[in-house]
Amino acid sequence: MPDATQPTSDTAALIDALAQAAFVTMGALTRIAADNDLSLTQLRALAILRDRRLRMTDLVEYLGLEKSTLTGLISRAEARGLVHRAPHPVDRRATEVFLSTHGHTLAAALEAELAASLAPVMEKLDPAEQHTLAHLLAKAVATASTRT
Amino acid sequence: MPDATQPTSDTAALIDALAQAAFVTMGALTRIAADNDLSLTQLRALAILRDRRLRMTDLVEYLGLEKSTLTGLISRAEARGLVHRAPHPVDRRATEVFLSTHGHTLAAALEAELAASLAPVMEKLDPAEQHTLAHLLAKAVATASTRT
DNA sequence: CCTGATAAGTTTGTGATACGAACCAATTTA
DNA sequence: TAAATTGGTTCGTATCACAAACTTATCAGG
Repeated sequence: MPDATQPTSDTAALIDALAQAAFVTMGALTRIAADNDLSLTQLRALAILRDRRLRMTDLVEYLGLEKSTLTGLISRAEARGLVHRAPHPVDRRATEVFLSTHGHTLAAALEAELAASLAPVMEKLDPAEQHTLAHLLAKAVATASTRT
Repeated sequence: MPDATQPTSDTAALIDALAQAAFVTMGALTRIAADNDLSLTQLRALAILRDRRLRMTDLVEYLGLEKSTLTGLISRAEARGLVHRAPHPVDRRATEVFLSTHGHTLAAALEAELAASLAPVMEKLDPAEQHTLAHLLAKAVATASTRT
């Protein structure tokens, strides 16, 4: 609100489009999660941990949750054999979390389900457009820190 | 995932990019929701209803939830004055849901917060790229039926 | 070295989510 | 018009998510 109109109206349109896309994706993900006896949040955690090994605090940042919430979430996931906890090599206060073999397997299956679910959406774009879209999304999201 | 499924392998990359973008957006949305004393799901419902008047069943489809879950969700939102319920004009079994004035106001505020939160992400693309991305996302998501 | 001040995680308690199963009422099918 | 089917709600149970209080560690400053 301090600086107005700075974001070209294109930015507003982009935010809206991105939100719409995210909402559609969330709908699909919510269904997929439920089908696999997971909550959307748990699915998100698995996806995020798929190519990362994070400290609890960092995962909290990715998910947008409170620390206390994550404790229970990870405890349940660990009890189900989806993730492991390990003490941080340097900071003895910290705990690192990462996927188990089982977790990786499940994550891969979930991705396949998502791909199947979003196929009808993707088909609306020709190969060239798909390529461009993937490129732009990747560029925008690369190490994106949204913070507050 | 080197091998291609049915479509081009670009599709896999696109699914991944879209998922990444959705995860980043969800992180921001989760924080925004919590800051406004809403759950992510409730925020999603508000956003979806912003430009639509839907029957419970249709909203269930958008959100990817079970009907019984939505009943409670909408009841609480209604109790807070965010949405209204009204009998469907034709089908007497059905109930339509739509935002109240208060709900619209809140939804607008939430969008502003999202825009602020995603600004750093958007800034990684130049205006032309932003325009292209918005266009492609809009095209892909237009009346998207993800279904299972 | 100590002594706060901070940071990382966990525990606890409470309300909100989300599912499935059972149920009622209205609509559709046969 | 009887038999499905559909649209929503209610109920019971497990998970989710927050805030507040607490335990260890790490980090400053003197």
